[in-house]
Amino acid sequence: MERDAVRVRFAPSPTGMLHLGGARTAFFNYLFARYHGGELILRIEDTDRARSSEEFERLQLEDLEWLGLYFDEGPYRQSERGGFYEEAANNLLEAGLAYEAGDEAGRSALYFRPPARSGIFRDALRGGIRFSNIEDFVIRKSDGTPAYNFAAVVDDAAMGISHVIRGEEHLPNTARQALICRALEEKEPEFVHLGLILGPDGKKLSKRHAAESIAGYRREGYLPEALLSYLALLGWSHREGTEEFADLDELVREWDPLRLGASPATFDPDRLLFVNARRIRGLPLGELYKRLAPFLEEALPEGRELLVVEAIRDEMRLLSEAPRLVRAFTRPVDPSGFVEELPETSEAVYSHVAEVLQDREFEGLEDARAFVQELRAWAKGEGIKTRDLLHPLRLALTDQNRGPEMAYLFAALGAREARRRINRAREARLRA
RNA sequence: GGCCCCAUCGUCUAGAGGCCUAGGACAUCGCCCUCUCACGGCGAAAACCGGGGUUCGAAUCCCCGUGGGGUCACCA
Repeated sequence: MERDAVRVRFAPSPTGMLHLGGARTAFFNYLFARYHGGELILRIEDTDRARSSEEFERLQLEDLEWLGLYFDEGPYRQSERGGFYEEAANNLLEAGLAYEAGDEAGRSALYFRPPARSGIFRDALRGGIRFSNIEDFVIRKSDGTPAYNFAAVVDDAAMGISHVIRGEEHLPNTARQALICRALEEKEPEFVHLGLILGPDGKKLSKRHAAESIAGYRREGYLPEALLSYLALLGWSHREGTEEFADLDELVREWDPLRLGASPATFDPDRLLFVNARRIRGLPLGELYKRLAPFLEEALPEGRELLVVEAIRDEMRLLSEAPRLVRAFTRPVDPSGFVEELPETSEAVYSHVAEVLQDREFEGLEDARAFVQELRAWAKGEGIKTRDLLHPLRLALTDQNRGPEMAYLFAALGAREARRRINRAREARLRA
């Protein structure tokens, strides 16, 4: 292994779902590795037997994969690396820096006695950080498993980790880890503590905050690239002020560690939503349709799927909104709800449009637009206001007051179905 | 409370002593576009936490205060 190779790691513990904070840490480690042409290692910190589960590990890996983050090595599991900790513990024991002691409950654990209780370590974003009054602390629990601060240091050393990039909440741990590292006479990694991500309440983002898990965001219809584009700007800024990134590849090209910040950042759901909507609009139609597939509850009109997708694209902020937006094209219209409010001129509108639709078919959106233009010209000649032309048509075609541009309705529904809906509305109106 | 970190519009941030009358983006409000809701375009309102220094000059450097946060487990 080269001496100055950049090797970083993401070290989650499988005791819950992957959260925004964890995802950002994994993400920045990934970007850092790519930036330096180094390696990213995945290490599962599953020493807490009671709280860890393979299911959580599986789910977290799934989320990481969904985000598009991959690892060059691993996963390693601390539960399978007992030998490393044992050896390191023995070294400390022999050096007289560790001792066993029991507590009131009769449990016996191994404690570390730091040769110095104060000192200083370097954080890449903050400079030297002093610490003092570090007391003896447990490095091997009574059940034989290594304590976090110990296992992390032993593994970082064994894995040749050059940079430890993690959340700021670990700053107090770093003092202890630096002490162990020095006692073990290992090379100290460079520490990079990212500013915390705070919830809307100003407190560290945690399980308390709703919909904070990556899996949750996926279910709600966020795109992984939107999550990444948003997350990238939490604690980092682009040198030229770019605020939106198309995908992970672009981020890899544009990201640099020099512009990391140490200040905490408050998570803003509104902005994430905005970014997601932008990314949805930025997707090619075919790709969008593919991403929509798991969310759609019913088939789109055959042969006109992409037209429907294009029609709803601009007002979709989450993929999960698609089923609702698509309804106008897939469900039959019940005119009874709106016939009462139709203007007098509607009969003329309906009969005329039904007639000209008779032997018409739409070649595409532009053709439908031309058709709508013809209707406008006709209405003008009849002295019918544009609003009284298009609104009744919109109701007849979709049963809704709002929706996409009229031409989309004709193009996506097709002349035959459009005519059918218009005739239904017309009949309902005559009956009323 | 001890120790530690942080501090520019409500939010994310630009700003590395003069380019700052503090820039951009989200959100908010207004106008335009428009059959409608969106999208899009234009515009408005909105910040350097306070006090001391250093300097010819400070949002930028230092100190103190204040505020916010993190952490004080045989959890990671």
